[in-house]
Amino acid sequence: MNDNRFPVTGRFLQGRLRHAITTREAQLFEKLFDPAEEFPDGTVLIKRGNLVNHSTMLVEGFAVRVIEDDGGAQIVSIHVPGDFMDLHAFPLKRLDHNIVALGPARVAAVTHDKLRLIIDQEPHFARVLWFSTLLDAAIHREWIMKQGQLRAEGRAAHFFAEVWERLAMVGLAEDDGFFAPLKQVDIANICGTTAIHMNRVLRDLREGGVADFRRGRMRAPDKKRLHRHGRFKRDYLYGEGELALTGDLD
Amino acid sequence: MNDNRFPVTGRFLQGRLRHAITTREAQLFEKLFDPAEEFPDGTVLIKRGNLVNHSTMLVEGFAVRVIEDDGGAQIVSIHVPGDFMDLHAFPLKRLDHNIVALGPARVAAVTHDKLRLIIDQEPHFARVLWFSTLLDAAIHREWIMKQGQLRAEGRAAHFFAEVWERLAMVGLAEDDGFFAPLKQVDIANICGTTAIHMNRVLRDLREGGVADFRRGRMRAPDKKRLHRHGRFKRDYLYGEGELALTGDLD
DNA sequence: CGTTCCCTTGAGTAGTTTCAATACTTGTGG
DNA sequence: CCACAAGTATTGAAACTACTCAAGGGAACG
Repeated sequence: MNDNRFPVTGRFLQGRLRHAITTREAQLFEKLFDPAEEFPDGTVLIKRGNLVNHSTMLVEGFAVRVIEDDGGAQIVSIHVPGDFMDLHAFPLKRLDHNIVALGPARVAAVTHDKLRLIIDQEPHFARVLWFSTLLDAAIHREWIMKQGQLRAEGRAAHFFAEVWERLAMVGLAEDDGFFAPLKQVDIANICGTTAIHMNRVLRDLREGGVADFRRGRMRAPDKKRLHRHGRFKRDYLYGEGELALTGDLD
Repeated sequence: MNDNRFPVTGRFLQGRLRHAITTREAQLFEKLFDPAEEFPDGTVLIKRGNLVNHSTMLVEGFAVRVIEDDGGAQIVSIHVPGDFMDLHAFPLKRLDHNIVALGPARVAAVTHDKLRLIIDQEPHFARVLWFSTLLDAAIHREWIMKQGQLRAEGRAAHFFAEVWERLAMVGLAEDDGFFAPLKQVDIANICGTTAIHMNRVLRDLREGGVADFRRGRMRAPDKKRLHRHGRFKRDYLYGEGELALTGDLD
């Protein structure tokens, strides 16, 4: 699915919906999108509370969802290429959070008018899109689990394991790790600790031979060990394993 | 909407979808459900990983979603009457978590076959249901925010504020608080701390005049103060405020 | 009226934050 | 090519928050 017939939606189809979509649906879908545009690091792609009439596919790069608060900003999720980042704006109309580019990001928009067409005419594909927004919710739940059950070290390991796995699902992982334009502050924020503490935690992970994170590059010599450290089991990503989609969504 | 024409779905329609639904849609919807059944405390209503062909409305009582893990169980969300608890099982087919009755709970089931009928024939109502599952995701995000930004005392305050507000949306709150069959252990789990620490935190909240929680009954003399303590702003519940649905979903 | 479940308290330890200061990296202009 | 600035990463020490182990108290139920 990731050939040049699907420059915008290729990774989305590859990563999340391998077995669930027909070629006809995929072609209809690809045609809906405007050409991709590039935005620099830190661009607020979607602003909380704004009435939106389109949704955006992350084609290249990374983005985070951020809830602003008196006490600062909290990253509540991260997006990798192939994520239909704010599809949930289609039913919700206004988002409860900002979406911010993490490093330079290429995104492609589709208007809700066009989405409505395919959704009303292709009930099966509509279900696929719904599924995709619920996968985000499943990831949210896992993050809540991670925050409740693990301490800083485990949280960082879990986060690395998740991003690595999600990048692998869209063909962007390396054998021994991955790159993402994350700073220690970001990881600290995501794990609910301070940057200073995260710095020490990352040192421990490095010295313990679990994960070596340095300026955006994460390398882990032993994936199983990383998973054990973060109690990571990939099932909740619905890609493979116990919860995987088998055959058709209907 | 909460009259006796809608014994099963009344609170769902009242709480989450006030302005978004026609009477005709509501009547169609109500008719799909089997009669409600009661289950005792602790019943696992939906089991992780099982292929499910129905979804359930929480008519009376409470329930929690729980992710089991080597290290124990983590509550990742709570449900109040009127929550279409596992509607997300319709697109997902298998859930990544258990749903467990918290106290005695009355629930009504609807098969996915029947749901598919109304969804394929009533695109507007389909959107309403989609919306409803995304509201859960918004609540998940707020929980992630709460875990990342607040310490135990704020987390407890935020949790109380949220449950109070959600109960108010379905007409089940009291003027100065609410009742839910929660134990201190549950609140501790939800807030990601130990029961012992939560016990001390609850004492502090009580002595500080913020919230008096005792055996399932939460009373707060000053709602604003509780909200400030938990940095709670109800917008993310999409009921009223900045993000509220205005008029039609389309 | 005792049993069970739930809540409460104390003391010691581990994990995390805060404040303050120091290095390293990267990009820019001289 | 070097100097400088800005951003990012690192370290130390003290204070605080939360956890663990261990024991005692209170309410509710049969």
